[in-house]
Amino acid sequence: MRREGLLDAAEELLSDQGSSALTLAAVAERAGCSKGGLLYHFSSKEALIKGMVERLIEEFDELVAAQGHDTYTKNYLAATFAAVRSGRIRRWAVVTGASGNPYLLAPLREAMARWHREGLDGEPDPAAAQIVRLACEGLWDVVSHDPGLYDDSRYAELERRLLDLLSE
Amino acid sequence: MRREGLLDAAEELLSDQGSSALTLAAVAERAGCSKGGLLYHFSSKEALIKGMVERLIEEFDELVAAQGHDTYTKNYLAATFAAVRSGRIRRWAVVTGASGNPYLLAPLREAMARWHREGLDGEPDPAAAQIVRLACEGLWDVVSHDPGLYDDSRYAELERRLLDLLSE
DNA sequence: TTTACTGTACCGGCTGGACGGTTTAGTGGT
DNA sequence: ACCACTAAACCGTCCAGCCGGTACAGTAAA
Repeated sequence: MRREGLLDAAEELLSDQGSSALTLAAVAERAGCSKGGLLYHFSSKEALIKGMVERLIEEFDELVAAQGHDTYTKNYLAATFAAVRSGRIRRWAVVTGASGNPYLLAPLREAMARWHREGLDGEPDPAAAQIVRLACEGLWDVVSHDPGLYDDSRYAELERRLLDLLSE
Repeated sequence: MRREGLLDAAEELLSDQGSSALTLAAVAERAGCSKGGLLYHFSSKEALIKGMVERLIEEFDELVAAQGHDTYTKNYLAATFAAVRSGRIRRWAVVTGASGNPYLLAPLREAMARWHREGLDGEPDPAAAQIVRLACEGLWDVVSHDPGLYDDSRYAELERRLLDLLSE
């Protein structure tokens, strides 16, 4: 699917060179196609960014749903660590791409509200769950800016401690 | 000081209208001065953004240093809640402004590495301190996107629980 | 105490270039 | 014949940075 390749190219461009490098010509070149080809799939730059945002949210929701724990927070925790450890941290990049138009950020705001509210009051210890979710959020942020901050053993300990918080 | 007013105007523009609204003309107009006047204080757009980033980091470091606790993490926690509760959450806005050039983000990356490393191994429970700092980071993020997510009592409980984590 | 000069703080019009988007003409697989 | 593009020219808009001014405060010799 060429569409996916174009979204990939746009994300790579964003994380390598920053949001001002996201031009239609650059995305097309990186994806190995022409500007016309890009505009065939995404009729405007806005549509391209919207596509990135939607894919990001969908993929993460799927990853959360694919975990097999008994609470949303535990699934969210596992999904976050899976994503962060895999190294494909496009969240930050996509967000910077969308930061030009508040309108494009709306789905992301909505998703974030959901991620931090969903099933919170049904958990054994809502405050602990809240802290764990916030720490996951922080991890996304920190790792995006400084990928080398934590090594595998740190990740493992961190995940264990966060899981402990949810079962005390 | 006109300089500060220009930085304020730039930040306001970023958080109200997104990063693409950050043009020299718009900043000047919002600050009530001319484009020439703006370029007198900041010789380029890059310099303006650099100014915002630097002020952000300095102010937060000062806020941390002004707290009177016995560990860095506790000071960091108190500073975060003070900033977040005051409603002046410019961090996200400034970052989106700088996201055009990776070069402009460098000081922020450096600061973030510092905030998440400083005195960590000297704390009674480094893993707990790490979690608290990550949760603070997450709080910045979440509150920037969804300011109405938490009310005062939630903040109070959250801060108490995070403080508890540091003294068990 | 007038004059001449210097530096600071600012104004606002202009321009060159980049970028988003359109169009047109054409290609190759199915 | 249609889909999924390619290639390239082109247009209008927007914006950063430049530049030639202006106003004013100090200062210091004559």
